[in-house]
Order: sequence, then C-alpha cells, then structure tokens
Amino acid sequence: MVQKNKKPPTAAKLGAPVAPKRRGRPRAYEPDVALGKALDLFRRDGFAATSLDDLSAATGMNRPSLYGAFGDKRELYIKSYQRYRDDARAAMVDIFRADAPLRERLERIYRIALDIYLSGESGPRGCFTVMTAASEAVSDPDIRTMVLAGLTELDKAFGICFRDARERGELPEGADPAALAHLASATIHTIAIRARARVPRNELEAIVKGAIDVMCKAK
Amino acid sequence: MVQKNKKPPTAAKLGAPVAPKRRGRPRAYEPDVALGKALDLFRRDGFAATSLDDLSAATGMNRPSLYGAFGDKRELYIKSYQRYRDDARAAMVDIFRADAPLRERLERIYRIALDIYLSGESGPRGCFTVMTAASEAVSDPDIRTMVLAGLTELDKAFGICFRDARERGELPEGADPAALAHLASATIHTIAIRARARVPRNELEAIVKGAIDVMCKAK
DNA sequence: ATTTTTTTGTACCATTTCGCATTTAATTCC
DNA sequence: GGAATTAAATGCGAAATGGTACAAAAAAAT
Repeated sequence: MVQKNKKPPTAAKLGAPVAPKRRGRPRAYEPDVALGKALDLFRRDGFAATSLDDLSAATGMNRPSLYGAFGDKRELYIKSYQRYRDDARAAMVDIFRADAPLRERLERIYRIALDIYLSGESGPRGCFTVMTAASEAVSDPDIRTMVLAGLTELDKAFGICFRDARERGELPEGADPAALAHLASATIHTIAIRARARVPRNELEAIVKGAIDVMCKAK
Repeated sequence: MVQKNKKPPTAAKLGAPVAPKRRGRPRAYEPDVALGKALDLFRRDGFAATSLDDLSAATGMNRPSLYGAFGDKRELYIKSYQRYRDDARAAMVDIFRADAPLRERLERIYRIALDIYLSGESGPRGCFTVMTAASEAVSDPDIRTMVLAGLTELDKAFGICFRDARERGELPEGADPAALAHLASATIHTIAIRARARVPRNELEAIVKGAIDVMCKAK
C-alpha cells in the first residue's frame, strides 16, 4: 500500500480546510460524505447483503474509485463502523461529561440514542454495533476488538455517571455503580433491538423511563 | 403447493412414531435434524452470508431436496427461526412457571440463556433473534412479526415473575413489574450481544448477578 | 414384473458478486 | 504547450449464488 495522505508540509500552518492544491485530476466525491452513505447501507443491510454495486450506487463512486479510496469491502465496512462509533461518541460525550443530575444525564443520553436508532428513511436503522458488527464479531477478530471496545466504553461512561451520582448523594451508599452501568448499557441495547423491529418511539420512551426510574432509585 | 403431510388415517391410533409406510423412495435425511443444522448455520452467519451450498453441505441434503423439503432460502430461514424460538421457549417455560422465589427463578433463566448463547463449537452463537432476525426485521414484515412476538413474549413472562414476587412480598409495593420485566429482557439482550463478542462466561455471569441484585431490591 | 410414487443426484442456467486491468479525462508543474 | 500525476469510466473475468430441469434410484401398489 502506498502512502497517500502526505499532506503538503507548507499547508500545515493553519488548520484551515483550504484546498491543498492536489496535483492530478480532482476527486468527484467527498470521502466523508461517501463514507457516510456507505455507513447507511451497511447499517441497514449488514455486511454480506450489501454489495459493492449498492455501495457504488449510493456513494456515486464507481467500484474502482471505491476500492482506491477505502480498500476492499471489509476495509470499507470497518471504516464505516469506525465512523459510526466516532459519530455516536461525539453525540454523547458532552452529555456524559456534563455536570448535571443523574436523571437528567440519563434522559439526555437515551434521547440521543433514540434519535440515532430511529432515524432513516427506509425504516429505523438501529445500532451498528448491535445489528451487524456483533454478528461479524464471532468470525472477525478485528471487528470483535472494535465491538468490545465500544461496549466497554459505554459501560465506563455510564459507570462514571453513577459513581458521580453516588458521591453526590443522588444514590444510596449501597448502590453498585458498575452493575447500574451494565443495566444502563443493557437498556441501550434493548432499545436498539426493539427499534429495529419497528417498535414505535413512544413505547421505547416508556421503556427508557421505566428503566431510569429503577436505576435512579436503586438501593 | 401440494399437501404433503396427510398422515395415513390408519396410523392415527397411537401417537407412536411408527414408520408410516410412505410410498416412494425413502428420505435419506431426517427433517428435524436437517433443520437443526440449518438453524446452526443461519445463527452463525446470518441470512445473506449463508449460501445454499453451505446449507446443503451441513444438512447432507442436496439443493433440490432442500428446496423440496423446506421451500426456498427465506422459508428455510423462517422455519429455522421458528424452531429456535420453539426450543428456547421449551427450555425456559418450566422455569417461568415454577413456583420458586424470584431470585432463584431469575438465576435459572439466565443460566439457561447463557447456555444457549455460549454453546457452539465455532464460537459462541448468541441469540438468533438479536443477531440475525432483528436485522432482517426492518425489511421483512413476516420476520418482524416473529421478532416482535418473541420480544413481547419474553417481556410478559418476566412480567408475571415480578408481579408474583410483588404479591408474595418479595418486592416492595411500589415496584413496577413491567419496568422490571423490561430490564430483565434488556439483560437477556445485553448478554446475547456480549456473548457474540466473546466476552467470557464468568464476566457475563457477573453482569447477570449485578442485574439480579438491582432488580430484586428495586423499590 | 410392471407401474406409480417419491426422493435423490447431476447438471445446468441466468445473475450477481468481487476484484482488477486498461483506457480516458482532468488537473498541476515545468 | 507538453510531461507528469491523479482520478474517473469502462468493461472484463473468474467465481459464487439462488433456483430448477431432468434423469436415475428406491420403495410400495398392482
């Protein structure tokens, strides 16, 4: 594989997204939006059911361009999954870090999660990790590693929330932050699955509310 | 489609599995075990990644026989899923009906679930519903119906457990059986996903234990 | 023994799939 | 303007895929 992204050393001054004056024919696509389209497809249909033709059509890139830009199908899948995780993390990290009461933090996290899982014109899209990556995880060690990282990252983020809350007295002394974090993650997982089965948003919200009530009163 | 299973009226006396003296060439396979093999494949690889050749090899039936016995690939997938649900239900129904303390019932249910999810020689197999059926559910209404039925069935079974427990005083009056049932289902879902990522059994058991602790003390 | 019925086994077909080789187009550097 | 560089576009090819037609085989019925 040839080194591609050697950015011209002159342009390294300001982080401005100024045109780097590349040398050959300009690309007819924007890698970021193309990757987004690929992500949508993989998320809806999974790895095996998404063909390169589908990806080509959705991104507007023909197959060789796809190949040149992202590598083979598996690499594209992995990059898509990476992108998904980055987006999801970006959407949640502020809330996890926010200095707000436990209940409010949970409510906001789940609202974001529902937004992610329920969006999509051709039906709710669910969660990439739960829907397709976990399936590939049995046979593909790299994907498995990413899935595991995602799962523990979520557990940890929730764990910090509950630990904070206990320290502030929002939870009883005997509360077990790790166990509650696992339950919070489990609630994420269950709504991802149910969303995929087209359970309507209000029902999912009811499930979330019930879960929050239990978790916030936990002794 | 031609009516196939008209059993000879004479043999209808005893439910004995006596040879029904069918007319033509005898089958070289047993439909039940063949369906079991197909189920294993679909569960491991999903719908799209499982080819008819794979199914043919695993069942020992050649493709035309497969087709004749179970219909096309989608029908075989649905029959496999049906079989999975029947097996899972059979494995749990006694425990759900048992007249035992809440904690014990939960422990037994989760032990069975872990057995189901973690078995399999080529890695843990996870849950058919969570791993592959939920993915197909967006685009296939029949599968979606089955998935929804499975989800609500589990919710209801857990719901009865918690209602019983509250009536017996094992739970505080204020406990919300429906919310707890959703959490119990969520715990099933989260261990199914984690199992697929090869989280070892003892970690899954720890997660289950923490969840049970919270659910059994819920106020 | 012959016919009938049911299943197996072989072979085939049209399509799709992934990947790549080659040519053509657009742009910068000299 | 011409060489160099980068990407797009076309299209090929080998393999795999879902499905089926058709003949051979094995059993019961006559």
